[in-house]
Amino acid sequence: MVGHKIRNMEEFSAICGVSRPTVSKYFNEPTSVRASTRQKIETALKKYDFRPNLYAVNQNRRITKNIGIVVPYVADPFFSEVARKLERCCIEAGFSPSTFSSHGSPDHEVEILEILRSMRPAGVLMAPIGRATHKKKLEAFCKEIPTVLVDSNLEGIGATFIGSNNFQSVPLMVEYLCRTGEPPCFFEMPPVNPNANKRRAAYTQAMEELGHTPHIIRVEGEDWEFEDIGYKGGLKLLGSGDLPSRTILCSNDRLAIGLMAAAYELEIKVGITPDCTLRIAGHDDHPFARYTCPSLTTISQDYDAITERSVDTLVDLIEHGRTKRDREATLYEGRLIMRSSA
Amino acid sequence: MVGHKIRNMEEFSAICGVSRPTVSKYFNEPTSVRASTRQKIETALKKYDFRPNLYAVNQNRRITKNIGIVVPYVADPFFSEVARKLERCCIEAGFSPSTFSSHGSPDHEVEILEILRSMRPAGVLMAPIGRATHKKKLEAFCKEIPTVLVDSNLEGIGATFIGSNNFQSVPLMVEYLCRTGEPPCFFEMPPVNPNANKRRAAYTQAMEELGHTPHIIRVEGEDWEFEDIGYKGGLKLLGSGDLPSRTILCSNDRLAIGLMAAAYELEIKVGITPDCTLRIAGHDDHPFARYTCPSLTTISQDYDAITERSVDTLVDLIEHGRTKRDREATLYEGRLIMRSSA
DNA sequence: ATTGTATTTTTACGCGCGTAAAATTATGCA
DNA sequence: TGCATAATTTTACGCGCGTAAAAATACAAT
Repeated sequence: MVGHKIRNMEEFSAICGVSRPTVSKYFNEPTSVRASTRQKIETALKKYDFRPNLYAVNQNRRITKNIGIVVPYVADPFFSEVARKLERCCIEAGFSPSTFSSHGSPDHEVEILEILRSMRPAGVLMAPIGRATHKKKLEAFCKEIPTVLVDSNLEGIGATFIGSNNFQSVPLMVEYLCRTGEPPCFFEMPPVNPNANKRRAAYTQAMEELGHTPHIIRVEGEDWEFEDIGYKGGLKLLGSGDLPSRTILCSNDRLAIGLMAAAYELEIKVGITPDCTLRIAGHDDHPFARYTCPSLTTISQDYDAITERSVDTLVDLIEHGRTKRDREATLYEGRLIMRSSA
Repeated sequence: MVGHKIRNMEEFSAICGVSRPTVSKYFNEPTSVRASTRQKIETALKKYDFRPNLYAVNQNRRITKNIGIVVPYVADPFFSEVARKLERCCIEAGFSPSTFSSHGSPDHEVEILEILRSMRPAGVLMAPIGRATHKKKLEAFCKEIPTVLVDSNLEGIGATFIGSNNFQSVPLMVEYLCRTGEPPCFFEMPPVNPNANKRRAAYTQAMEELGHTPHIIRVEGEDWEFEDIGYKGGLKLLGSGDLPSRTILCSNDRLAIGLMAAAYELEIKVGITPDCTLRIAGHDDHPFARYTCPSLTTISQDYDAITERSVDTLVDLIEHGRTKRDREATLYEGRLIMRSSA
């Protein structure tokens, strides 16, 4: 790392003693140049640390090596975890990820699509906001750039979808709750995305199959402040006295966290020990679910499988064009995580 | 939005009926072209939605309009919130933010610096990992690219630093806790960054000034899994019986969340009501601090002031060169948030 | 109408690199 | 050693745009 700054590849190639296009080849694929040539370049590289100009590279390549990652709300630890894993997979596959958060705003989501378009990414991994997503614009975007939808499925949009099988995970939880106590009612998040509706439907179906009457509790609220929605809805529900069941299944963990805060404030003891009068279960295995009081019984989504498969599928799409199984969603099963709350 | 796709600015300018450089001027500053010319361009823009090639633009501009944002751990809601606010401020200032998370890994942090270098950003907003940060490399980076440090100060590195004044916020909490009950002991996070040490020092100083003996409890753990560290350390501490005080001040909220989970498991009731035997306080006003059981008394950092000032300072640095007040840190005061835990 | 000045537009060039095609060098085999 | 063929390197060109300098135009004052 000595000597003066290298201005460009021309200058660097002169130092190496090879032609510029050869250096260019090296940076695209080091093994594509002769071993002796590679040696020269790498020796010079140790001494001068040169990196090709990112913009010049991307301007001239047919397609860039960028992958866009979009999550609906990065302040939600579930999605920050998903984003982190997606990023790592992209890097391992030799791509440069750029992560964006829609911050729960459909307008901002559209802006991100515009930014992405100007980035000309090789492909995009998209966890859409859901119901409020501007579907026309997303659809147009997906026609232009290979896009894999993650977590939240929008029928017919994107090359394919990869997520969790709510119709497996929710019944798993329902069965467990029914087996170990009073059949649950369902505390439902605002239907911001298709998962909300699928989980409700899965709950209803599972309850009926077990011969129980389903009870849905719909909470008010429009945005992504699920803890707040769960908390306020919980205060109202638990305070009213007309609770259909002493077991509550929440459609996600963040809602459950809010609900538990409400129960605590109303001095209702939550858990499975004999002194408890309420059981609460969640869905997603939120990173903090382990640290709620009591710790939250929930469903763990298969983060690793989902993220790895998403990237694999997208890379396949990028490198070999249309995937064989067009728009055939891949769904992974959830695992029951038994803790103390239910 | 009709007609065929526009390939480049040349083609677009032909449609507008003006020369390409004029269109270029327009995109850099719409008001810099004659009103009648602007009209022509904007009419065409409505019809054909053309956007200049991002890479060609950035290759040729003296400096780009990009701002890099680096946070140590985006899965930490505190930082995802900071990142979100920083992003918004950058956009408002007319720049394009790119956000990266070091994921708690110093090596990854260095990789991000490399990526940033190749992005040639106009400036960088950096919340470093802290103690483990590769300081030599960061220092070299800051010499090359205008960089403002945020949240965690590394003496002498970067153009300036903007964060919270721990020597105001911690004494504020200590004073409150002493006034309303038993003087607190200090449950300390692993010293991953300078804030950890400053908060400890501020605690000791405040206790001594009030005539109390400080008690530091150092918890084991190296990484950013603060909840886990707080939980495990809490189980050990609370189980041992030799607690120096029934009031515990944690050096951050995530640690407090873990500690509260441990207390709950050991059936120790936390809070300020008469039936409680332990008080716990945090620091940062973590987005979920409102929803712990009981809700967490803590210090709220002035997110808005910190993020706005950071971006203002950086933009000033970018546009007018060296700032007047070189390396003079700007510290904002914290607010006491009284809830139920202490 | 004429001239001078300020503003806007156009001409002309180069940024740093990818890449096809041409030229060169290395390798295998008789 | 000589020749065919494969592998590698070099030549030559263009990508889409920013920008300085030159040319053209608008505008104001005589």
